[in-house]
Amino acid sequence: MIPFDNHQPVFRALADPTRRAIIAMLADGARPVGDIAAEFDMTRPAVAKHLAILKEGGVVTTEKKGRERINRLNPEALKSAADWLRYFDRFWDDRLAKLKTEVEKRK
Amino acid sequence: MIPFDNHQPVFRALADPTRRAIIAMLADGARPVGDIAAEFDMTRPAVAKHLAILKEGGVVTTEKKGRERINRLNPEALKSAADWLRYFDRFWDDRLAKLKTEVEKRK
DNA sequence: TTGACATAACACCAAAAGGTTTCATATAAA
DNA sequence: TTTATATGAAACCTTTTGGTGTTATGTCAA
Repeated sequence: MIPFDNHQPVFRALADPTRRAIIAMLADGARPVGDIAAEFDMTRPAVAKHLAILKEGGVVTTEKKGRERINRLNPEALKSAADWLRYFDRFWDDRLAKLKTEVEKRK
Repeated sequence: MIPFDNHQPVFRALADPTRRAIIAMLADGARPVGDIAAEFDMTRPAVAKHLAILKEGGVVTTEKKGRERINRLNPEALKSAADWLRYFDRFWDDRLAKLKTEVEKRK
């Protein structure tokens, strides 16, 4: 089965180191934007933009709470990326794949 | 354990849909650049650039064979990205567990 | 040896990404 | 009500990204 690619938003979300750091950070608990931004050497609007991209990928959800917006990790979205990668698990230790490559080489 | 991030090259490699398609393609066997490029609606130099980025991520290796360069998938590199993601599987499972307990309580 | 072929290696361009500053708005607190 | 706080949103800038076309080089084949 060929892994069909509707994963652009989540892989895009994962492509930036700041966003991966935010993901790791939110794994310890949901936090508002300003709180997250305080941990990085960049302005709050910059972090807000990263959060917007994480939301597009479904990796983060936001809940309005008073004047704050609580950002919460949604691990299910990461699972979809992990599933795409998991398709290639079979090649990590698959003799058949190696054989295929050998045959291809000989052409 | 916090997942330390030395994964930029591989996540960058995964960020583009063309590159993910190339990965899926090479899972069926190693192929030269021109051969790969023929499957896409873009020029060969463009595909060659994508391959260069895949190589930087360690996802693809190249072997010179006559006037061809055979590009081969290196699934181990994908494993490192999958491992980073797998760290968060735990939270997905935890949430499921919590939900289950909630449902149990309500019975 | 000459010509065709597979690829690398530019130089170049438009659009997207990642950042900034500034301003507006909603809520909390005095 | 007035003031401070948390955020969103817009305008703007620079670098990176993803593409192009062109040229150069090494290898196979007639």
